[in-house]
Amino acid sequence: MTATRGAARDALRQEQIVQAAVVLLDEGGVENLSMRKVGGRLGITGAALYWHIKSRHDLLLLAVDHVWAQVAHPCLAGPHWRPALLAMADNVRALCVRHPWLLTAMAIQPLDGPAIDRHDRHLLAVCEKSGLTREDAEQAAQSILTFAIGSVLAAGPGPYVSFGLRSILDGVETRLAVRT
Amino acid sequence: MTATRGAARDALRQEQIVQAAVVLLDEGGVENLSMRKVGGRLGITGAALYWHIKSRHDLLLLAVDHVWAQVAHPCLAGPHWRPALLAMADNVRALCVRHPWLLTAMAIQPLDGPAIDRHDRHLLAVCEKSGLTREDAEQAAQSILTFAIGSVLAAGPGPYVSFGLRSILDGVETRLAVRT
DNA sequence: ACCTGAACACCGTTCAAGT
DNA sequence: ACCTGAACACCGTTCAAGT
Repeated sequence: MTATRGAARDALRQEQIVQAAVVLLDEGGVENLSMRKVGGRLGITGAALYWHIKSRHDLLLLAVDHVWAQVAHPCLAGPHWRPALLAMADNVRALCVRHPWLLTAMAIQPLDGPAIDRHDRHLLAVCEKSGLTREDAEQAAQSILTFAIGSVLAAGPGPYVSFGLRSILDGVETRLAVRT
Repeated sequence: MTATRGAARDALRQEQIVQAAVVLLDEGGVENLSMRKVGGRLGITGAALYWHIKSRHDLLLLAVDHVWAQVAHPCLAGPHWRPALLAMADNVRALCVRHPWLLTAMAIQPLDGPAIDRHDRHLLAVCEKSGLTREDAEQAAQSILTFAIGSVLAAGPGPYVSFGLRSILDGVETRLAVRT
């Protein structure tokens, strides 16, 4: 089947392009990402990229999902949901600090992509494991993600991170106490 | 004194420029802000702007502070700190929703400017009025701002906003209970 | 003091044309 | 299928020159 072989080759090429984009983004932020520079890193023209990728905007989204895939998912088996949630919040924070352009990209448009979906579902699963109802778990998961991302945007690390995060986790526990 | 009159005229011109920039930003986001377009709105060349403004990047920061000055500061006199904090968080949220490019600009570089400083100090004052120590008040203020901004970035409105925010305010109250 | 015009080194994107 | 080259309509910024 030359069709699938061709598609596979194209996917490979696309990943090379996305990797080159990530390098440029890490070096100089969103404004450093240009089609001609990405092409230059692969020995081709900037215009040639349009065979594999729809637009610069699309390439940026692909790069976001690519680095988001690197964030670790803590094991679901363990009995301690609270440290697991803290770890996930910290992993997101660390990712955003390592790739500051992530925030810029996320501010342009709401996040979307397979790796992000996977992470969202995992976070929700951990919240549900604590015993919360589905609705409460969704609110908790969103709150944790919101705070993790906001904490990178609004200011430096600082001790307030633990204050806000601890408060949210305490909120989860009071919610649990009410139900039982 | 022609010197001060000249400076005053220049400040006026600068405000016109910033206002034109805000219009363009509201219309089409950060990528719609170009020197030539701003100049066009005022009947001058794009290059002419450089007499009044240092760079496009600087103009963006000026625009951020300009809209930030519009957020209302709830009265400090009232006895209820909790609704005051909720109101401030909501005002910030509303501002970021009204000017979506604010998030993009804020993600590029940490906020700075007189209007933002004024807002930060007011938020801190409300937190201190609750009876928290200076250090705890700073953590609470940062947490509230973080959550307000993050909630716009991470997702739509949704009920989780009240969940996270309520948890943080509950955290303030438990902190107060411990001290007394 | 304040602005123009031209210039420089860039952009994203399209598209015919090559192989 | 995959890429080049040229082209188009844009950019930010500088700077001499005008008034």
